[in-house]
Amino acid sequence: MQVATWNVNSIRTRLTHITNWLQSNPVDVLCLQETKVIDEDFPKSNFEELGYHVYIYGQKAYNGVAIFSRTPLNDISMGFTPILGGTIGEKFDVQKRVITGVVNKTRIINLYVPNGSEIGSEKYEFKLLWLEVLKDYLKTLRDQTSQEFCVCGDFNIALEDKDIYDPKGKENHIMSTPAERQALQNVLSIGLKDAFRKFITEEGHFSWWDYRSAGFIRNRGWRIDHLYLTPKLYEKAISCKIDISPRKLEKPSDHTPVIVEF
Amino acid sequence: MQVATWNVNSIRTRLTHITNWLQSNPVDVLCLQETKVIDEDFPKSNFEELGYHVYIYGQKAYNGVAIFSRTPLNDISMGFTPILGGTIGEKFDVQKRVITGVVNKTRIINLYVPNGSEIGSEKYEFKLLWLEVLKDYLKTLRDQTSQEFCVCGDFNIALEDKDIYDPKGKENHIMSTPAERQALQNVLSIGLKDAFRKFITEEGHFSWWDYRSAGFIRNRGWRIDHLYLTPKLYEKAISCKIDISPRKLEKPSDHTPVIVEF
DNA sequence: GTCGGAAGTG
DNA sequence: CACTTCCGAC
Repeated sequence: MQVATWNVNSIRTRLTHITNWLQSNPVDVLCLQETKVIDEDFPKSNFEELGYHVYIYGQKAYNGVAIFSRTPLNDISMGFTPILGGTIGEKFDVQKRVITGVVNKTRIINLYVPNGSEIGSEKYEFKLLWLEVLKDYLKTLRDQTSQEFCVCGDFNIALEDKDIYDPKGKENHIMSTPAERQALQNVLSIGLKDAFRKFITEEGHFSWWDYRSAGFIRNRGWRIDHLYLTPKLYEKAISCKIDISPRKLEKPSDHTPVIVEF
Repeated sequence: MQVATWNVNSIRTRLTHITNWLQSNPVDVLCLQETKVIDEDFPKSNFEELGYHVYIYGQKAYNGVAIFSRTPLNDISMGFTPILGGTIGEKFDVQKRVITGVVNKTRIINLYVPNGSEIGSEKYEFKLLWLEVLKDYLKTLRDQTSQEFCVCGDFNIALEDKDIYDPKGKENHIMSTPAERQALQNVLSIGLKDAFRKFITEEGHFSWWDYRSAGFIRNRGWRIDHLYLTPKLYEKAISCKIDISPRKLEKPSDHTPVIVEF
């Protein structure tokens, strides 16, 4: 089974990129972030025609996540609220960043972690808080079920220096501050391991390049799109790859897909 | 000598269209309207590299005119104020619609006549007033000098029924009302003749097609971009042509160039 | 309806 | 640099 994650930066603008990619890469599950469209306007049929069931959780202009799956998903839920209950959603589910569903006893959890804007800003604090809530969410979900998890998405965090093209120059940069890394490590402490690092340990592999200052052609990249697996699934993983080819197309997303097979 | 006029509807969006066109059509003078950019951001060097001297009179987002010339222009001025003096500019030069300069003893006057929006509206009245001021401007300029004039630009007026694809359906339409036609005839009465009509008298030749409802592919056009010449220059004119090819490109301006040779 | 630019976010 | 919405223009 293959699961891919891809921040597409607008499903509508990237429509042909995504359908073309799926035809060459008929993954079982595709998790998308930054769809940037309300559910009513989501171009579902384009993907249904390719044989996918489409699950969406979108909003106007910002954020928005979706899961496409060749077989129907079970136990679908959107946002933190269905799992955590209470009023947590009033603060955290206004932004549509979380969608989950189960296929083959494996729970797919698709995330779009807040970007954080600038260190110390309100958005930065929100990102750190959001990651705390995420840990609760994952822990609760894991305790409730005996499912294996594939937690994937755009984390907007490079966990290690080798995940950044110029770590020295990025020591106090958004997406690589100690606080962000610690917050993500704390999430992973519930029992999640990075599928990519099972196979590739060296530096210089990236999933995102800034549109600005020719980030891609100078390979000034970051590895911030991740697939994290619970132990049994991690053991079963047989490959994890970044496909940089969509980033080379005309009008690309700034992110490129990452695919795990298990 | 060849002089062309072209409402480009944003110099920045049309940059490659214009440079490509100039390479195939190395006219001596190109008059542009609706450049839609402040002078600071005008992409001058792209045209200087092609051997043109660039004279610009722009504003933010709307209007804006420019003249490119293979040889330097003399006696350049922008707006009505330098010629008419007084406070006329407070009302009329806020919108950047007039630029002029002299080459080979011929004065090029490049105009972007107000569109007029809807009949009877404030903008419609402004258009009619603007044309009265234009007449004063041209008369004053002509009395001051012994130059021949080439008065060109987007006039937003189709002078005759045969300049419209469907004159019957446009009897009370902006750009062809009797008042607009009369106002333009009044301007021309100072001694200006339509270069295009020296060569082509039949109907069905257009320089503008509405973006809406597939105006171009259905050839629902208007001839509203004109080159008017004073008598001696008119006698010397050897051709005047509309080049519809740029209108066929991807993301075209809604107008296409008109070229006179004398 | 179909453009273009502006402002805000990433 | 590239998205979005909003708005003005035509």
